[in-house]
Amino acid sequence: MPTSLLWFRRDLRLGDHPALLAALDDAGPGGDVLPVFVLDPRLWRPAGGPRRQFLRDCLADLQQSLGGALVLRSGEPATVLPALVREVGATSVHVSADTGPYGRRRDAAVEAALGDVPLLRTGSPYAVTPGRVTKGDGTPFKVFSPFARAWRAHGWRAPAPRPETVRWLRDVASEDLPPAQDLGATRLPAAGESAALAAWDRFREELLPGYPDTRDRPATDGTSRLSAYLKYGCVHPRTLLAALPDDDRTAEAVRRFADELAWREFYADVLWHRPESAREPLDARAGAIEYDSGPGTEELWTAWAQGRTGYPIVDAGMRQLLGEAWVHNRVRMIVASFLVKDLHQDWRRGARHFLQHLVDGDLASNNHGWQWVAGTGTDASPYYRVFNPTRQGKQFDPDGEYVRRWVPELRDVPARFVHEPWLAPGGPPPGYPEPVVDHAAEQQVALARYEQVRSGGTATGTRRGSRA
DNA sequence: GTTCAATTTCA
DNA sequence: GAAATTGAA
Repeated sequence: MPTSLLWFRRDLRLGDHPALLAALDDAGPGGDVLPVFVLDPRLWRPAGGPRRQFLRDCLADLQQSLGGALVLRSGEPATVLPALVREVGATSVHVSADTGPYGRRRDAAVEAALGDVPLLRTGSPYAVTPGRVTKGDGTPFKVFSPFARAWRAHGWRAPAPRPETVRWLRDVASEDLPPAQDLGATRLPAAGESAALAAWDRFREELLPGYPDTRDRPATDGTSRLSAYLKYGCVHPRTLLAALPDDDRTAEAVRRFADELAWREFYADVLWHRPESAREPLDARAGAIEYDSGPGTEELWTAWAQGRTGYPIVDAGMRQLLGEAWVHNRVRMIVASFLVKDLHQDWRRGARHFLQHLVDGDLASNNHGWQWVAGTGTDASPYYRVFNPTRQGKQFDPDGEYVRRWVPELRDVPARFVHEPWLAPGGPPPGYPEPVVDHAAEQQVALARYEQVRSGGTATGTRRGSRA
């Protein structure tokens, strides 16, 4: 009786799961499928509490969907999987392709360690597998808009049907779920496939029509909040694209939402072509910009990380990160810009911090988003793009509702001062700091340093403004 | 809404 | 040669 092994990774669902169908097909009518998840210390350790907890909850949900058949094993996949294959006499191992740098190396090692038992990759976490969309000459896109056009033109398959019945191989020894994480007051969304589909239905029916207007409003619940589900594959983006409405009324909203999925696919494509870009600047010349490291740097980092910079929208965002393990994307750009362009600190440290605290932390989207802000990435005009935290606050949180929610010290500050409380009569309210730096001055420093690397000159001591 | 500003990408 | 480009002022 043939047994095929289905190794779950970033595809913790049963619907629209091509690798599951391939495993079923491979096992044949009388065969069994053994579902397994390997707790890889290389991924578990750096994930951070929120993602560990969310993954744990996703595994618990999957375990329930599988009626208890899911086998958990911890250790090095290249050791654990061949052992499990021998244990149950499996004839194949099925996966959804992982296109990230670590996943590619790991899967190659597993493939080698499996010997004659094939590792079969079917599908990926993307509507269009990274590397498939290229320019006419076969080279990868470096700019989002042309990529998105080609991505749409390429199109994607219809969702894979959810299998009606699966003969899961049972009674194989499994470890317990990983330990629950102590997250303090941080609240996470419900995990798993059914929670993902419920969130998607609610977004599509209630929020999507207003998406063009509300998507950039951090005080409003106007985004899909599907990022953590997409990260762990509780839902496939193709499922979302296939369920988008097709009518004139929502056409613009649909386009904007599909664009957000396209950004995710674009960054995965960039990472596929340039695996080193997860850690190193895509643009080496811009990456040579001078970052601060001397006295005072750590104090400014801490002020940023704890949400005590004196810039309300920045502080609200950093406190939302600690409070919800999620931050509105508009605010992610603002706080990232502040760390890089106002505090002149290395984007890589900010990206690492995000990955440790975000429940949706995804290497490609997170690190390339940071590179976009830092001017080392795929932004077509990065040189004069410095976010003004006051201006952004006024534009996207005009009533100060968002900053008041996360920074209670600002609750009684009048709306006209809520994004610049240092201008209020008597200064900032009790317990809220003066700005740690002067934005206008630091913007000039950032532009001057950019000018140095742009012209190929050596970075020689452009000092930070005098407020620090 | 217009201008800024300029290198790189794309067709 | 046109386009890019989630900004600032």
